[in-house]
Amino acid sequence: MPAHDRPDVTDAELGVLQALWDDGPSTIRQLTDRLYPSGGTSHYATVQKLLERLEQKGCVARNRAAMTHVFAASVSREAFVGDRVRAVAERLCGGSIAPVLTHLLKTESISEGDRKELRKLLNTIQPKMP
Amino acid sequence: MPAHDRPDVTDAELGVLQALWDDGPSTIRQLTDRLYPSGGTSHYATVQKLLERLEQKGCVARNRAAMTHVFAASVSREAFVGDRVRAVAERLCGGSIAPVLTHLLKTESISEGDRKELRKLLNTIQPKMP
DNA sequence: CCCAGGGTAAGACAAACTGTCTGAACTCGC
DNA sequence: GCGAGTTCAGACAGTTTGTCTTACCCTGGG
Repeated sequence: MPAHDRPDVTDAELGVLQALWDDGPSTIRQLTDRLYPSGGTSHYATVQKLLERLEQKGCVARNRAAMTHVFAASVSREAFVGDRVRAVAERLCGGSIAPVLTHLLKTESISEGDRKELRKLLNTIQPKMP
Repeated sequence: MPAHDRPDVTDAELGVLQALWDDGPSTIRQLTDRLYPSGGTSHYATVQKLLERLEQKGCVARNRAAMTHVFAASVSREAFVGDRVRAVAERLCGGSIAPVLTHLLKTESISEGDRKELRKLLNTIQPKMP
């Protein structure tokens, strides 16, 4: 299953994506006002270019119906973070992420509630991969 | 604990790091022979430059005792992967990695043995952070 | 009608990054 | 002292990244 052919995004692109996650579908104008308050025409163009690149990367969908296009994130925050973490694990240790999980559990402090949740997930039967 | 001030590494740098992880401390010559078999003087210089950058990034330690320096990874594979995953989670969702763990557990298939290990880790009392 | 204000599209641009490569100086054993 | 092997310093082209400019296209109000 081709899950993570979605490339990484740059810092500025991430800013736009975060804004879309927070505010929902928006126009360039709305995004510009949020990301560059008191920003001029050039910042508007910057956001425009960032959205164009995000669209090519498959992270943003553009609705061309109206004259003024409306942009929306085409991937949820959680899925994106998950894919990105998986990509890092893939690149660095060849896909076996169990050691990574172990390391994270050892070094991160996790609340009791979250631990409970994780325990529950671990106890569910894992669907077999073909 | 200033854990993750270690920056990311590029693809070529990662190749060198992997070689160091696999083979242990090595000289430039050994690394060049491994990474660029039948490589000439220029590849030697390439490895040299990559090691220099890795040293600056704090990923590689150089032993200058002998005339021919010996290089070693200054971070274990597991710690590096962990730090990198943590950095990604930090950048993308502000440090709370529990949702990431949840997502990974949900979407990745993990062997029963590994699940057992993770369960055990989850059951140990978490040391309180100051 | 026309034209001003907002929108899109296309691309130029400098700065930084990446991988590669060149040249000079330096050290050792013979 | 020579030559092979090493370190050091930096040049270099190709790509990426964030910014910005320009030209063009709609649409609504006078």
